[in-house]
Amino acid sequence: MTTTPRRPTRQQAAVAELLERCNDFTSAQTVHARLREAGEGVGLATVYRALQAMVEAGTVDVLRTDEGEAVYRACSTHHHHHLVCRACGRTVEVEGPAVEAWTDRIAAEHGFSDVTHTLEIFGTCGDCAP
Amino acid sequence: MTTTPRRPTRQQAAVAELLERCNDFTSAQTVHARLREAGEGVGLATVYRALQAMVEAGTVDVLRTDEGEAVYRACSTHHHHHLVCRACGRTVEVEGPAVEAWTDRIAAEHGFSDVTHTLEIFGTCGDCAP
DNA sequence: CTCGAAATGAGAATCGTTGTCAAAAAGGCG
DNA sequence: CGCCTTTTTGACAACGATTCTCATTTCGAG
Repeated sequence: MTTTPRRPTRQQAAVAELLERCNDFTSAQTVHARLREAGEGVGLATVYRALQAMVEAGTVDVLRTDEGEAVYRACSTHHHHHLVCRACGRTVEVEGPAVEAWTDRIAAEHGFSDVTHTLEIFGTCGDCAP
Repeated sequence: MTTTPRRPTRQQAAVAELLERCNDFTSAQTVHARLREAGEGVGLATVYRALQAMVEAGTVDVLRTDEGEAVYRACSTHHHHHLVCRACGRTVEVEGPAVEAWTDRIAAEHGFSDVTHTLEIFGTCGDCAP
């Protein structure tokens, strides 16, 4: 991996800490707004840059909402998927070795190589259920 | 399901036909450009509206590229997933009853209900491999 | 054919995201 | 500690995809 390291700054730390504290997937815009409220002034462009860098470093996961907005979350670094409450946003990291194996097998059967996949599960969590 | 039916028009037919003929996931912008080239003048807004309607009707699948662009494809109506070549875009519909069961079980274990999921597999197909 | 409702198209508006560039801050060094 | 080079920052412009607006056109039931 040729991941060029970044020079540490107050702004990057602020973004990182906010993500650590907030366990839900959060948009760049929201991160920016929260930091502003907290008095931690950070430019919007800088928030985007910090998030990108963290994604490249593998310390943050990204996914896209149905509306196409990118949302970020501090995550463990090994391969995993997410179970997300569509009401409150609570997120659980889950693993599924069987699924990993299945995707690889299916891909191989069709002659595909260099396989990756995306898998997210959405539902209503116990606290939000009626 | 309260899917209000649409009034049939030349433009909608043109969009639908183009998607049928092209087996790959295609962006609204591309659909618009192709129709224009083919002399089938259709407004961009109309292309978006037609695609949305087809998605709601379940005759077209939509997913987001890494860049956040929505791409559409005419698909069978039953639940399935996609194996997509990241080089040429060739797409295969795949089914995985085991995966469906797994996602439901995992979600239930965590107290989640009303579960859905997204799963896409990416790889390099035989024709595009080195 | 006539009429009202629904669909279209051109362009403006919106929204998330990225690019620009001068000013500010970090690290190494004497 | 100051100096210098390099990187990062921030305000704002630019951008691309998508949606909205609204006058005009088309559909199809009567």
